[in-house]
Amino acid sequence: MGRSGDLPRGLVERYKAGPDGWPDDAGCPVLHVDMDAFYASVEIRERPELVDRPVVVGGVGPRGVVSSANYLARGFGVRSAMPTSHARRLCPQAVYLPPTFALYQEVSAAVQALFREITPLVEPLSLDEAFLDVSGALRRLRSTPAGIGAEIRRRVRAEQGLVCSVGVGPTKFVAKLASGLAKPDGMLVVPRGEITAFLHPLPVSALWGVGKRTAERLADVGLERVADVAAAPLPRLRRLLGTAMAEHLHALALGHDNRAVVPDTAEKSIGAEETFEVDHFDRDLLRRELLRLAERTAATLRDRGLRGRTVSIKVRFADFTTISRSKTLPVATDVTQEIYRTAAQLLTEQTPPGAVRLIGVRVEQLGTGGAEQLLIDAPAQGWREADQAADKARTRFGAAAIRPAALLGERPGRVGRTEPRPER
DNA sequence: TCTGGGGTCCTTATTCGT
DNA sequence: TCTGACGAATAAGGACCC
Repeated sequence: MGRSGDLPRGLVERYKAGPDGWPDDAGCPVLHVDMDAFYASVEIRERPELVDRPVVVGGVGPRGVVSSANYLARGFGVRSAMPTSHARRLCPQAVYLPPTFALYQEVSAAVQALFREITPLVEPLSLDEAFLDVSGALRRLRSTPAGIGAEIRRRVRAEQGLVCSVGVGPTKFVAKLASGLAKPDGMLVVPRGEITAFLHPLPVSALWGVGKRTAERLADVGLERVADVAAAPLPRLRRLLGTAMAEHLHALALGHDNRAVVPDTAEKSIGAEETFEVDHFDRDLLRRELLRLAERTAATLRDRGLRGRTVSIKVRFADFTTISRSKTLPVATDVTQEIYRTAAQLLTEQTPPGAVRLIGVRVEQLGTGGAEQLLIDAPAQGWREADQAADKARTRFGAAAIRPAALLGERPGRVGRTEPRPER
């Protein structure tokens, strides 16, 4: 979705609290809570000496990109997804930090636990944002959606020392847009009766699913605002964008969005990928990297009690063209060796030669492993037991304790390597 | 400016069985 | 026996989101 920076700020005032309190939130059961500059804010919380400095979190290598920047850094034009090299030119005085995901996961879990004290209907979208359906909590808490939103903001600040913004609306889509426009450190309430008045002046990039390409296509035929998409005949949109996209965007533009807030959605794929600091031709090196990535992917699968049937690899060449190759196995697996063997075969037999900048492994068609598979799958059982023993050792002695012999040599340089955190 | 890593969803083409 | 229609599964690529 388009960044909130390009949305008309003047529209925002009427959805903020005025002298008479918040706008009418009677038909607004959905809250979208979004942490402000989450990774950067967590890092600053850990190191108070950074409070008055521009802080940028992201890949610190030559090919890294920005994941998060605090508002001081944004003042210099630094934005997320921007190459770190570009950010360094815009703001050389900023502190540049590699991400520490384990820490963000911890903080995220604490914030989500706070949400669940309010309602069990919490749908996390990522580490730093979530939808809440508070319709069932209003009576118990003797409050209103806006009241709950304000209370969440107060508690997140008091208990976690972090700032978040909240959107309150009749649908998920409206609530999400509202939180984006409320930033930083704000809250917006969009009444049910004002959905289209709120949506229609916005640029098409505000629609969920419209990125750079789709915005260009729409602009080519003169559709620039949400109102234009709402007014466009559906058959015309279908020809332009395909059936699913057209119907989805048209519905959103008209304010129709009946998607429920759904906690606990199952994962569909798990994978790992890495961009090298320099491009590599050497197939042996690429295979060793595949083994490392297969190891990580399989460990995640086992950690979550999942197995998958389809193994795919992704290869990005120096010119940024990206291919994927996949193979579906007869039986779902969580075994490192099986995933690696399949991935290596796809690389060897189906990938053209060339300079490679990124390689990745992913496992799809996930399910929880059933008992019947153990019978068909006896040879894999030995490998699985070896994996489980290695998982245990890693849990006790750290990730470096156990690794396949093939990985004991030099590691190729990679982007965004996480350095050890200094002792506190 | 030169493009990360984790994912989701959609479209199109091909293959296979009935 | 040959042919075609059709649906499901598989495979590849692309856009998008945070």
